[in-house]
Amino acid sequence: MGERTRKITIKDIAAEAGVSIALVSFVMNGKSDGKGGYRVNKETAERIRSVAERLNYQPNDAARMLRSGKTNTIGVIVSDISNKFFADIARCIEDRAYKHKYTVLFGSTDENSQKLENLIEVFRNKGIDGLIVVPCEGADPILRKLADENFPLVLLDREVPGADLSSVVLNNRRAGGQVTEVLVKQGYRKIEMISYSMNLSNIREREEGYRACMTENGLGEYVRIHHLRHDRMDRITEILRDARERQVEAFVFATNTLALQGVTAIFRQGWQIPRDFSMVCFDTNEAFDLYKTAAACVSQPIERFGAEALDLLLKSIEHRDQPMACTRVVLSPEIVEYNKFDSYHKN
Amino acid sequence: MGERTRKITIKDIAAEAGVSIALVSFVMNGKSDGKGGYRVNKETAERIRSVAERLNYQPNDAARMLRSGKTNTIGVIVSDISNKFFADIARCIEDRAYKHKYTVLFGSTDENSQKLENLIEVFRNKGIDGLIVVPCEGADPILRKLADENFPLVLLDREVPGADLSSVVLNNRRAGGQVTEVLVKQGYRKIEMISYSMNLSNIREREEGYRACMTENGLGEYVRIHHLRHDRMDRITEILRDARERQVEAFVFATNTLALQGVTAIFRQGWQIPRDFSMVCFDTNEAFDLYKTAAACVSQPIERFGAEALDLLLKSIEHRDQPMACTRVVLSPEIVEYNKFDSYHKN
DNA sequence: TTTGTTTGTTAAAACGTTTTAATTACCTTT
DNA sequence: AAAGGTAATTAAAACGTTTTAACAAACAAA
Repeated sequence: MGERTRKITIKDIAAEAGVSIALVSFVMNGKSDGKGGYRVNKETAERIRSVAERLNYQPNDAARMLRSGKTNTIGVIVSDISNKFFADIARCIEDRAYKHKYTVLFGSTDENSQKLENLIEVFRNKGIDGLIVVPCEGADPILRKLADENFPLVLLDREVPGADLSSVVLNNRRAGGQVTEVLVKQGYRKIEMISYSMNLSNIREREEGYRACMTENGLGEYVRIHHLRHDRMDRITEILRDARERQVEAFVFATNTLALQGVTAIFRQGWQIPRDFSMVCFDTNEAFDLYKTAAACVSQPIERFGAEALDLLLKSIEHRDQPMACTRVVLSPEIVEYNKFDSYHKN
Repeated sequence: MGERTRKITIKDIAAEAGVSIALVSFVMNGKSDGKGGYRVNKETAERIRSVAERLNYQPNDAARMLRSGKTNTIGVIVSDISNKFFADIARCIEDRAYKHKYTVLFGSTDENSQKLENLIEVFRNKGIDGLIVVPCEGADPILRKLADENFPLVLLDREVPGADLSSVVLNNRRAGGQVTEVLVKQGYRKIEMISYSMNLSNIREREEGYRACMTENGLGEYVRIHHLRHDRMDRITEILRDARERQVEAFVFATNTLALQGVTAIFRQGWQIPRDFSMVCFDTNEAFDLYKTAAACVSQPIERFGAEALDLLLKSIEHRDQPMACTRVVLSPEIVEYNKFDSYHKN
């Protein structure tokens, strides 16, 4: 036991097959046929392939990277990888990347641009070929610099306004409108929004959607958006208490985290849903799914987020030399209305 | 725009500081002082350091790896990274690893040993220094081989019985017993368990705990464990229906996923909790937290899982030459009893 | 025969580090 | 003055690839 068996290298194969290492390299990279431009005798190629197979040759990625600069690794930086929404997307990207023989490096910014910068530095030292980023506040200059270097980059979930960057986002404006509309249709009028004070494109657009829907339905006078700092979530109780006094009927929560905080606070006060408040929110979670707490949720197309982002990135990596075309993919939200069907809970 | 600026190498620094590259290497690796055994003039070292700082030198990991074999990268393979429990642990590991200047590669097996094998191969080609694994069924031979090579390895959440491998696990037997006991204390007698048919150490021990608790409380006659295949979760409805006919009073769910499936099925039948059934389970989730669905949950010390596993792995990497000592860390569960306090829901 | 083309192959450089062994310069001690 | 020791430095090899440029052999065209 404990024998550390030396790894098989290209040299071993060359020796075994009685050819030069160059030939082995050509064959192993599939450059022997077609576009590569190298010409290798068919039989020789076959022999090399079989020897490699037999010895279970595994290329040394470090050497390959050092020489060619290509690592077949990409980075994915989100706000918090333990957040279900991002974890699900990450999983999709990982699976899809794997099929393309890419490995994925994950990182979380915690909405902190300094962390983002550090992560990018670390990842770049690792030699990643490209990057998928959920930009946090203050990410603009960091990402712009990256783009200026022509570094393959795709934004996810949020955008950096004014910068010419590829991105995959939800139609947040529409989603915000549609989900608000569910409440309006149910007859609620005094509907307010609970949102983040962070300046993020997706949040801002969700607010826009809410506002537009309210105005279109003649409820402009009730429009009110509460902005919470994410490090002062406790303030939500205060807001809710005040809202109840003002006879607010329903809430639109700008994110799932916010909704969860809100509902927890509501329950702590001894209030019930929808007896005392009604609500809609973004994304689903086990609690809302199971108990139909929310009147409706915005369901985001997770797999498409992952797939589109990865495909965009790979394309961008492939064409690193060209002047870089920016594609903007806008996905459509789906509204899941829980109250449409009879709830199995008697509230 | 678009200027790809060449990366600063050790050579540039050497030239700028007027020294050899070896000296730069010594200094950059902190081998210039203390245990490294190299001697570098203090002033020279300082000069090199300042030049490196000024030029913003970033070492090329590929080169470093190729030469030294060390990558400062570890792999973490779980069953499903989008599962909240694993996502949380992953996050802890990532954060902690980052502080030690390690990067983490994540992968999911989906409880498939073939995938595990593939992932390990890919990760090893990337040159990871060590591996943290949540072993799936059939992982034994794969992991044993790894251990035979003296490859730094730490098992997480589950163990491989009979193999001398380091691991960090919950005291699942105790947890299973304690959580069952909550139901017993509340007066339930006909308590059954819903579990997986997969042969995993943690599951088996949870069952053991349940069984022991029942027997100790003179309820041995009621012991019954239902085994579900995870690709046939739909069978749970059938089991529940049958259980209701047999007047089963409460369930112990062996995992959170199982509990979620179970409760969903229960609600679909129009039954309520705890009116028709009571239940306890492992781990928490938003639904159970918010609505106190479960009478109690086993709360696992997520951060300690991550921290202990990483520390064990790093230690093991550090002492790769030594014959490898196996440490087994067994963490204590915490039982969260929801019904202890007045629920704010009138059930 | 010479010249040119195609096909198959290879030697050797390069990538940016780490690390060994050698070298220099400067002190001590005899 | 010679010998030995220590401190500071460096040249050069090695890691395993990819890729360029050169070469040889075989054949075709002149």
